[in-house]
Order: sequence, then C-alpha cells, then structure tokens
Amino acid sequence: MDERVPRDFETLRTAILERRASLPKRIAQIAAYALDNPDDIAFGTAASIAASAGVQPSTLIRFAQQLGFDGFTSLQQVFRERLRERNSSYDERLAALRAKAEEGAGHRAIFDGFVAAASTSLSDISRALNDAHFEEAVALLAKAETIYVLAKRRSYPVASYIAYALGKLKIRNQLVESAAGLNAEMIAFATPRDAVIAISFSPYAPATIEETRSIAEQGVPIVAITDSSFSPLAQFAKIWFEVAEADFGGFRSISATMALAMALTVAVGEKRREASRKRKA
Amino acid sequence: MDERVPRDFETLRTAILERRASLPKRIAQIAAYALDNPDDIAFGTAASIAASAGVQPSTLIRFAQQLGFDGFTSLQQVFRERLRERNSSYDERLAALRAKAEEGAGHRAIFDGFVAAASTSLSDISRALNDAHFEEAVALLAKAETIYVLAKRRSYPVASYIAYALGKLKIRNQLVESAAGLNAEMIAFATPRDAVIAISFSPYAPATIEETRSIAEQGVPIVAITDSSFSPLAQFAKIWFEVAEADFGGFRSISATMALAMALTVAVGEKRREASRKRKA
DNA sequence: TACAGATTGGAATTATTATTTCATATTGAC
DNA sequence: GTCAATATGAAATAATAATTCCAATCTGTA
Repeated sequence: MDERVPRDFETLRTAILERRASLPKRIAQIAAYALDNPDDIAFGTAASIAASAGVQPSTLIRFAQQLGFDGFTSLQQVFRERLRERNSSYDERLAALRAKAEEGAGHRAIFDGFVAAASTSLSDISRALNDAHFEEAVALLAKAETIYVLAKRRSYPVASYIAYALGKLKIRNQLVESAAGLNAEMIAFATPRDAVIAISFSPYAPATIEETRSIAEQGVPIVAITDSSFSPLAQFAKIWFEVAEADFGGFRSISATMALAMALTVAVGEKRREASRKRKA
Repeated sequence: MDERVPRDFETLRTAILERRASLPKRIAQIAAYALDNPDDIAFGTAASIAASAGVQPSTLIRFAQQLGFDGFTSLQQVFRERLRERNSSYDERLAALRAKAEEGAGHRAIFDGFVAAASTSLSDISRALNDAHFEEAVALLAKAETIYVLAKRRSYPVASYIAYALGKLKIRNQLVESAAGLNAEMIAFATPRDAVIAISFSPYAPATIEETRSIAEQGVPIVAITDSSFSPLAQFAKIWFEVAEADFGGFRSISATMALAMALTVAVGEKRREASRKRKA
C-alpha cells in the first residue's frame, strides 16, 4: 500500500496503458472500458459498470487493486476528480496561488491571483449566462426612454462604466449617485417607460436595495446584476443575472460583471440602431 | 409522482427559484447551497452534503421531495447529468465564441466578444507584466502618506475601484474627481511624501494629463497605468505600466487594467502590514 | 397564553452497494 | 495429459448510505 498510486487521471491513464499488454483478459476488458467511458466510471455503481463492461463486479475490484488502489471506491475517486477539474482547473490554480500568496511568495503572486480570479469569473459567466435572459434584458433596455443606473460601493465602478458607455452611444441615462443625497428625488422622475440597471453584491448596500424597491414600486422595469438568486435585488427585478465572481485575498473580481455590463450596453446600442433602421425602411 | 419533476438542471434551477420565497428556513438553506455548489451535490453523499450545508440529511431528502423527486438519489441524478453534459474545455469554447462573435451572430455574440476580449487582455498582461516594476510601484505607494488617484472617462471606473479598495484597507487616499471643479486645489495639497496613481488611455483626457503634469512638478512621485510608452503620462511617471487591452466593437476591455489595479492596491496593503509588523519586532 | 400545524433534529431502520470468499474454470509449463 | 498457478464467476457478507419515524421545537393565530 506504500506504492505510488495514481492520484490524477492522466497518471492513471498512463499506468493502464503501460500494463495493458500484461493484463488478463477480463481485466483488460474493464481497462479498455474505463478509458473509453470514463464518465460511466465516475457515476456508476460497481454493479452497473461491471454489467456495462460485461464482467463481474469482483473483476472491477481486482482491476482497481492491480493498479494499487485498495478498492473500486478509491479508483472511482480519480474519475470523479477528473470531472470536477475539467470544470474548475482555474479554481485549482487559484487555490494554489492563494496558498502561495499566503506564505509570502512576493507580490507577483498577488497579481497572478487577481488575474486568475478574473479568468475564473469570466469562464464561469460565459458558461452560466442565459441567452434568453440576455435577449430580454437588451429588449427591455432598448425601448426605455431613460436608463437609470443604480449601484454603490464595490459595484459603483461598474455603474460609472455603464453610464460612460451609454453616453458614448448617445443613449439617455442617469447615474444615481449618492454624493449629493438627492437620489430619492432623482428616482421620483422615473416612469414605467424608463428602465433601470441595478447592481449589487453581498453584502448588499442598503441604499441600493431601498432605491431599487422604491423605483420598482413606481412600475419601472428593472434589470439586476447580482450574485445569487437569493439576492434581495432579484425579487424586484424583471430580469436578473447571477454573476459568481471569484475572490482573491478577500477582494472579489469584477471582471465578469464588467464584461456583462459592457455587453449589455453595446447590445442595447446595437438593438436601437436596428430599430431605427427598420423605421426608416 | 405524477407531477412534472425537473429532469434537467435548468428546469430544476428555475423550479427552486420559483419556490424560494415559500420554502422553510432549513430547506431554503439547502436550496441555496445546492445552487451555489452543484458539484458537491453531484459527488457527495447525503450525509456529507448535509454537513457542508449545515443541515440534517433528512432535510436534504425533504428538499428533494418538495421538488417532486422521490428522494435524494433522484435529485442527485440531475446534478450528475449536468456534469456529464459539460464537455468542451474552456479554451476550446473561447476560440469558438471568438469566431462566432466576429461573424456577428446576434446579441449573445456581443457578450461572447467581450468575454473573449477580456480573457485575451488578461492573458496578455499576465505575460507582459514586469515583476521588478510591480515591486517598485508597490514600494513607492506603500510609503506614501496619501495616495492620490487620478483618472477620467473610461478610466474613471478603475480609479473609483482603487479608491474603494484603498478605503477598505484603511489606506489614506484621495480620488481626484472632476465634478466640483476643485481639482487644482485638491492637487495643490499633495507633497513629495505622497504618491499618485494616474490612469489614462488613448485618447488621453486632457484634464488627466494636465493634472498629472502639475502634480509631478510638485515633486510627487507618480505611478502610471497607460497603453503605450509614448503616452504623455509616461514622461511624468516614476514607474509606468503598459497595458494592452483588446477591444470589441470599438469598446476596449478594462479587465486587465482592473486586475492590475486590484493587485497593486492589495499588494500595497500587504506591504504596509509587513512593514508595521517589522517595526513592532 | 394556549393551541394547532408546520418544521426540524437525530436516531433507528431499510436499502443499496462494495467487498470478500470460495468453488470452478482456464492457462501454461513440464 | 497432469499439475500448479492464475483467473473468473457467483453468491455471501460487510460496509455504507439513504430513508423513515418520532419526539422536540418553532411559528403563527385566536
């Protein structure tokens, strides 16, 4: 049991291929099956896998033992790990960087950590974004007279970017800032023909929630960008996007949120241009 | 058991979100956990998942039953299915969506384009960043009494993020905003014991350049984040970082700049803590 | 405050699944 | 062809995990 048991899928694969020639018939059979259908190994039971491969469960266990595992269960772990990693190779890199930064491996590690956090977040959102929701949000915002942009604290940079980009695209918008303390008055102008982009992440800034609630009560449709479907913003929103940002050193990335914000903005601009082209024709 | 039980993850997810408001506390707790950690549900046992989510195994089963499944096992199937279906790796997908975005396939393509631009920018900066420069910049900023943050327009969101993060880290800072038109006066307070982070990209906002020049003339050291060594900011700066952001649809990404900004900020915080620890010893 | 109904915790039970065992079959060496 | 070593099949057993059940607790209402 002291031998070097393969801990990751690639090593395991290599080990299997090396011995392939010297394996007895049924064991070879299961070995081939395992490499061809790794997902089945990950999720099946010993009995179901054995049946699919046309062998007895005990053979499956012998196969695992030959490779140095103490049973089918630990062999299966490797196949499960593989599935997990495929989805989260960045996560692992992040964890490694985090550890490195903790043990004080210079400031470069901090930079690498933030880059990795940003990449992870982008990859997550790219997978998670729902096309239909995005399309709906674009349609909703494109027909708004004025787009109100609502965010505080950590989300404020995103809001200010949206406001900047909307301005560039000549789309009327209003950034609801807290500086002057006139938010309530500003919000009061909004009508159901307008629309809101509200952005807030846990811990949700109370002011953002409050303002979102009050503007929602006026019947103004809301597109929310937030971090969980349990967010207080979600209940007020017509459409909401859930963005899971990775964090590093206690600071969460905002890359995914930014990418989504930029895409929304530009898509709204695009949609408006399409609409005006149609009107002319 | 005649009800329509969710058979795929998206349906399940929607079902959970719909009921969320009416779920009892512990059930809601496991619901939130399930949506946040779908991989754990796929691989764990009822007991291990329950423990991670902080509930009893029986609660987990009640949760599954409320959703129409006949037990935890069948709920788990849905989570496993989801993992199996996610096949292609992130890089492959990125290449694919970049291609699709180029040929302009609807609004989703816009989103994909921004994600691709952000990813490219991140990987570029990760390669290009000079460790020594980064280290110097951190050292310079760490010993400043007050850090002035200077940026307009497109770069302003970055500046506001830096100001937010510095504040969180209890590092004295001053965001030089243009609203009140008092920038000149604000800048006049800066001394050579302070430091500046200036951010500007082509076309450089004249105000940023002007303010940077004037603050440099007062002998305040400057760290610049800009897009080329020919940038007007570079001549004033003690240290500058060149960040090449990819663009999409005429809008440049700011993910790389953000990552650099966050890393700088957190590294400065780290360095200050190290320094104060040393002073105590 | 008392009560009914809903919710929860935790142990007991049941079910499923992995592993072991042993009898039988196969293989290769002499 | 015989023997020993190895491999295989099938059922028995052990381990593990899901589910059920019941008492305790909480929640909202009269």
